[in-house]
Amino acid sequence: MPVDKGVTLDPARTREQILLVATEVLYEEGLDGVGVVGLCARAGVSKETLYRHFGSKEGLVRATLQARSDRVARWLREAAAAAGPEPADQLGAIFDALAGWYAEPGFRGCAIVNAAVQHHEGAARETAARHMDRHLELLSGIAARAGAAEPDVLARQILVLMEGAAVVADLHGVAGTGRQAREAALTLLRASAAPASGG
Amino acid sequence: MPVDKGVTLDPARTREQILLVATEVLYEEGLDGVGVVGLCARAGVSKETLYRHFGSKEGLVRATLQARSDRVARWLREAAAAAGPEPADQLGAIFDALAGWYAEPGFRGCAIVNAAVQHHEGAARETAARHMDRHLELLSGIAARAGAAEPDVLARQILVLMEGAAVVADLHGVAGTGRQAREAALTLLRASAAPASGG
DNA sequence: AGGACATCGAACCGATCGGTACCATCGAGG
DNA sequence: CCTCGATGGTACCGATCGGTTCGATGTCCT
Repeated sequence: MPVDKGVTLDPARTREQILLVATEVLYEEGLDGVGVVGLCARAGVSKETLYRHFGSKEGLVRATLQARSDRVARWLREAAAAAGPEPADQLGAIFDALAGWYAEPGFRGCAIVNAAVQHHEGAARETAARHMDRHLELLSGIAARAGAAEPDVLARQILVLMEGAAVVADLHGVAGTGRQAREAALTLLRASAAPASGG
Repeated sequence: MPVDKGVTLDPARTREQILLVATEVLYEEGLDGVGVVGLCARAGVSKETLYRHFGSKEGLVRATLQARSDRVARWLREAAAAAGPEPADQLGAIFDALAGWYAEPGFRGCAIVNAAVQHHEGAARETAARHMDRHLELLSGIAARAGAAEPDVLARQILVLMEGAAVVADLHGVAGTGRQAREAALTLLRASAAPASGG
């Protein structure tokens, strides 16, 4: 039956539902691991509805990645802000949040990086680059407030730790990865303020 | 024509040729970015030949990943060995080698990690985990010789830097990534020998 | 009341997928 | 010389892919 009796017709809500399901399924199964038919089935909508809202599978992928980037960036920003004024505390809070994410059942690495790796061409790589820019903005602020000699360099090193930790936690077991990355980040932060010690 | 005139029939060499081409093409285009027909065309063989040698596309993927893991592990081991007896020099040499790789045209991140991310199920993830085990073996030896309090923890932190650097160099631009990761690794190495410096 | 909009379900499209079968043709080894 | 294994080329298979279209049916807004 085309439209169930009693349902409230709400295009915006339909769109959100598709986006919600697609975010989950595309992450679990991979961009090429599920077809449009499967997506529609999981979302409980018809193909025509999906295409009316997103134009193409690529458009849907783009929308999910953009939404996820926004969500993750806000999440880390708030985690840092909630940790008080100390740069080291903020950095620790970021990696605590990440470590909690790694330990979640169903963690499969960073969805945005995964998407970019799966589709070499297309919007995913652009989204991933901008996503890392956002991380760098947050991290270089912390690095600068910590008195790092080169805040941008330190931020980039910590970004490497963040992305690497996600990969290692996903593919080599989560045990300790988040905590170890956290300690490494804090070590780099300390060393940046007081450079040459030995050697 | 079934068999070109003048070619020397050599199954082992045919297999090597397929493996060589597949290693390159699967890395460039992604596991799902090229079909068996395309692989055969690039390798200059027929489908029957490919299937006789590898049984399935999955079997070909497995063979390419295994060969690549062997090659990379040997490459890094030799880079470290060629750097002399000093642990810090060996670690620096590893990251120098990696930095050179990142800068190569056509660098697209670690092929083994990429494969594991693209196919959540299957042999790729197992191969990736064993690949990281090999890295850890090399790194923890260096860490132990450097006098690290916890060599395995330090090795894992450096592994995180290695994997993260590949991701960042691939998706966020290669400029400086290798060098920054190298400095971060050396900083961690120094800090591990002389832990508490500031609070 | 009535028209615009939203939706489902299904049929349909051409293309491509991984994989198999068959055959003509060649080199290699007895 | 003559068989046998390796190979290229081609056709073929069923399944699935992303995407389009159409009609029936319902809600929503005027």
